[in-house]
Amino acid sequence: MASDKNQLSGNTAMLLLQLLSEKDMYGYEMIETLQQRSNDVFELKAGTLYPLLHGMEARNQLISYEKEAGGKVRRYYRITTEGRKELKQKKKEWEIYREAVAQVIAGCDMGYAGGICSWIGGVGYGIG
Amino acid sequence: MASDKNQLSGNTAMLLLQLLSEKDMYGYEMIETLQQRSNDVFELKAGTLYPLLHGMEARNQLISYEKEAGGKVRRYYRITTEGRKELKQKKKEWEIYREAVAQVIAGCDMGYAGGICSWIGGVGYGIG
DNA sequence: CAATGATATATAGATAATCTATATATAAGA
DNA sequence: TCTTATATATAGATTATCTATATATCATTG
Repeated sequence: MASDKNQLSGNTAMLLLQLLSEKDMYGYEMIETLQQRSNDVFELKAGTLYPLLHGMEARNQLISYEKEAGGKVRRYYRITTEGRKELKQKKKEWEIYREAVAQVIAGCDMGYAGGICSWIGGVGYGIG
Repeated sequence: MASDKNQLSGNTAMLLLQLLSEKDMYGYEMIETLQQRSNDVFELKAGTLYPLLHGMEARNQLISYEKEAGGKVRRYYRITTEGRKELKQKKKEWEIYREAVAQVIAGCDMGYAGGICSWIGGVGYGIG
């Protein structure tokens, strides 16, 4: 059975870039921030995050540096100009996708037949 | 390079169930309808669609039947009660996901510092 | 009439994103 | 001391979608 739990479905990079566009963060902090801001919808796994960060760094969207905080050395990430460009692009794509889904779902659910719907009725009977 | 073109990112089943909740359709018709309704954002590939339909039929979310139309035999799909239940669930999950992304993106973009944002400033400088 | 492109369905294999599992290390708390 | 939380990392499995390929009919066009 497909668990359906926790799919970040392709937008993880955008969300991370968004966080880093606000302030420098270390990995674990990103996981927690995403979880908090999304009311526990996003539970990004460490095994997903770190390879992603490494890839983004390799593509010059981020740089990283070590910093000690509370006796513990943490690896902080900072977004680059390239990363901000990428974020802007990803946000645009997300809007387009979101709108497209809305268009499909709006479909013919409204109480009249018109607009993109050229047929009349058709909703109702189920079999199963 | 990741083409970034055409990712339906996990919601294809929901979109197909939505279409079929409005009227019975054959496969190719679903591809065209999705493309039209989404203004060319969704270009679902046949190689993605048919295995998906077969799986949904196996899970009793759809039934299929052959029908001749214009001298051509087409395989039509009809949503079942189970399928409508699944659609309702998927729509709910989509809303939750969409909201969560909005929460993260809203972040601290607004012109004031408050709400979920406890820090001041932080947006601006890039490196790269 | 033959070639081409659109329609229509189908399967196999490749690719990409995420997850699980595992490993390591430090700090805090019981 | 043992356990849990913090913190980073990699390998391998899973899942979704894509590309490529196959087949067949119909419409168009040269």
